[in-house]
Amino acid sequence: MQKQSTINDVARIAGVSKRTVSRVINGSLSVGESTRLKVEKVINELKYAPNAQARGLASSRSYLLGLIYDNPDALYLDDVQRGVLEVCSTLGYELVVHPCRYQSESLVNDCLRFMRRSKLDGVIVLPPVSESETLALALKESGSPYVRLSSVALDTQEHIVVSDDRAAAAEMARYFAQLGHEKIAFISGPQRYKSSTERMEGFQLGLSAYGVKIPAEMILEGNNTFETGIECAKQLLQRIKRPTAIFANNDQMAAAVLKVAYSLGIKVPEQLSVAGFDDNMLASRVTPSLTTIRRPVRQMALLATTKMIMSIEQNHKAAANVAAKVAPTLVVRESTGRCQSSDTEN
Amino acid sequence: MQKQSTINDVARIAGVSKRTVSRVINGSLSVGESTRLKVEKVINELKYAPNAQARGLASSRSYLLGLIYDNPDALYLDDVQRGVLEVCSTLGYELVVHPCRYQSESLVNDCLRFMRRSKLDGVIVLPPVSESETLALALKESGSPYVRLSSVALDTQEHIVVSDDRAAAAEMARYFAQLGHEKIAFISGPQRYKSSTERMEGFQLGLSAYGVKIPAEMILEGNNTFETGIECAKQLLQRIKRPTAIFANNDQMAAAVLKVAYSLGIKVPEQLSVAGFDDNMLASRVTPSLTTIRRPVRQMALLATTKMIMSIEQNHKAAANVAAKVAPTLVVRESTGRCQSSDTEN
DNA sequence: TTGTAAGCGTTATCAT
DNA sequence: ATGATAACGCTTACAA
Repeated sequence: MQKQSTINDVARIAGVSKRTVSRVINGSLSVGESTRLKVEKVINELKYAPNAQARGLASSRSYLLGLIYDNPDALYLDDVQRGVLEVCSTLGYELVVHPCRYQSESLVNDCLRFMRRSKLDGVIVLPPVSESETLALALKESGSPYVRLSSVALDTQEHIVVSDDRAAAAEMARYFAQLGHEKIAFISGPQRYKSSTERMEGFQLGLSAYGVKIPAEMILEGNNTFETGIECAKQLLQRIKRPTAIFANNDQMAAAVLKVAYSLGIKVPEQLSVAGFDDNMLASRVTPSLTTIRRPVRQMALLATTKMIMSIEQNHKAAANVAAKVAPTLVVRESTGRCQSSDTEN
Repeated sequence: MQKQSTINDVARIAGVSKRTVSRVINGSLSVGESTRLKVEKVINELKYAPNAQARGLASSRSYLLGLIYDNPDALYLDDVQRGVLEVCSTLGYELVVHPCRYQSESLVNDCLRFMRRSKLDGVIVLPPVSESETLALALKESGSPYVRLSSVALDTQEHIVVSDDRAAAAEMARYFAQLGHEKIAFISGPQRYKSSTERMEGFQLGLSAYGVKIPAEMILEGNNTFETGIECAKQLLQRIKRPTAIFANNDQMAAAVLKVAYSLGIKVPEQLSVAGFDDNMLASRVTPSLTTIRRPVRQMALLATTKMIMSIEQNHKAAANVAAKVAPTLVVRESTGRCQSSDTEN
């Protein structure tokens, strides 16, 4: 375990000042070609690597990005992480993960402390935490670069990447209507989340274009977990007049519908069409595989990280120019089909 | 965005030297009670928080832990992360995640650079990367605290947390045998991974206790993905003499078996018993739900992190005393049942 | 183009 | 028990 070599070692051996070594490290243009080569040679020989802490202390930069989330969905989180890290690693940043409790009163303080403690250069905030305006405000006031992922354009271009969940849900509505479904149910996510209301409204609007309306009793609220999906599905499917199609706010709950339908002997898609939202791993694993909406999660993460780093590196204009909107797309699989209900009454 | 207050501000206002403030922060015993109170009061008033970088630079500590992994499935990774972070947050550490490529030649250098760059206090290494002895050796030589998660006791107590996959697989074998199965197949993971060979050997050994042997053609190798699971399952189930029970190296592949069985009209568990390994989310979501082995992943993460931090804080003996072995357990669900095959020939 | 000197905010050393 | 003062390894004025 030999001691790490420092900038001083490099300077001494290369016979230049440490300031010059620093310039080489940071790619300054004002370094003579021969000097640069000489220094680089020594750097390689010594396997010198700058100390990030010292660097940070001097320049008030840490090359550390934070990821703030409160998300029960492991698959979503993993997708995001992969996307973020892809950009991070090529640009020399590292990622510090920070789960937190959205509902907690101490959310804002907790997050700010997190940023200060590790002197993060910026944070990426995932839904639903990203919907907290108080947090966003605090971040803005503290001058910390941040980017939010959301289904609504809650912030300026520089600070957000949104997925148009509303339009995607409308597309699902269109698809359902074209399959001839009229008795349609919707299992929503928590109404306090923007993503939930966006999807619900998009779906309703989409249906209304076809003259289809979802009666109140056909709209149930789950909390995006498989378990609540089971509850809602039971309520919906044990009725006399059960729906011929169910759209769930996410794949977890849609998978739950499949499960309940199976236990009730209801055939999918023959007697019941089911669709979810996310297109996570689950969607293709279950039987029948789920028709769903694919969220380009990884792409959002890439965009957010790029935006983030541009902000950090002072290209605010460039940051605002990175695409800020992505469009989820319909993925048709086995769980949906034409409405075959014989009773055409209403 | 007001400037952060520093230790100097605290010292000045409290009317003591910064060394004393430092002592208070670090809970030194040699500080007078009245002095301590005075300083703590100022700290609170100023909302002072020590700068981690400066602290790290001076003490060569970063309060940063690293998590090194290569594409374990998202659910496993998430479980680990939650466990690690649970300990981290209570002990004042942050977690930096670092995916890498196990197969890459630059694995060792990549990981070492990662550690140096961010001056990590220690790293937790997940399988299969944890099985790389060259990496472990490099880590040891560089004097970096590290803890490995594995299915085999590859290292000293201080550096490892193992799950006894072999015993768990043997338990599954016992369960299968007691259900009366004799024509049993196994879909293994990549044989270059210890976890794969452990599970396979455990399963075979367990069966042999009941006089059951798996013929070579009933052992197929997948790579732990759903897709290869599909391939293997097709090969196994389209035979004339197909097995009455299949044990897969993980839940992903077991779910694939379910899918193939369904498409072939083979009833599970009536005509075919299926079991997986992991007990991740998938296991309870699919239909029928999967009998599997529950790996106490979160618990392993907790133990590893505790061990890690004890090592960092110089309690090597204590670190070695943290439990290093956990036992996965059999979880019986709907996908397995008594062997009902009519033909008893071999 | 290159170098000198002064920080950055802590902890460590050694006095007192 | 407390305090000067020197590191820690780097960047940033400011010169030269």
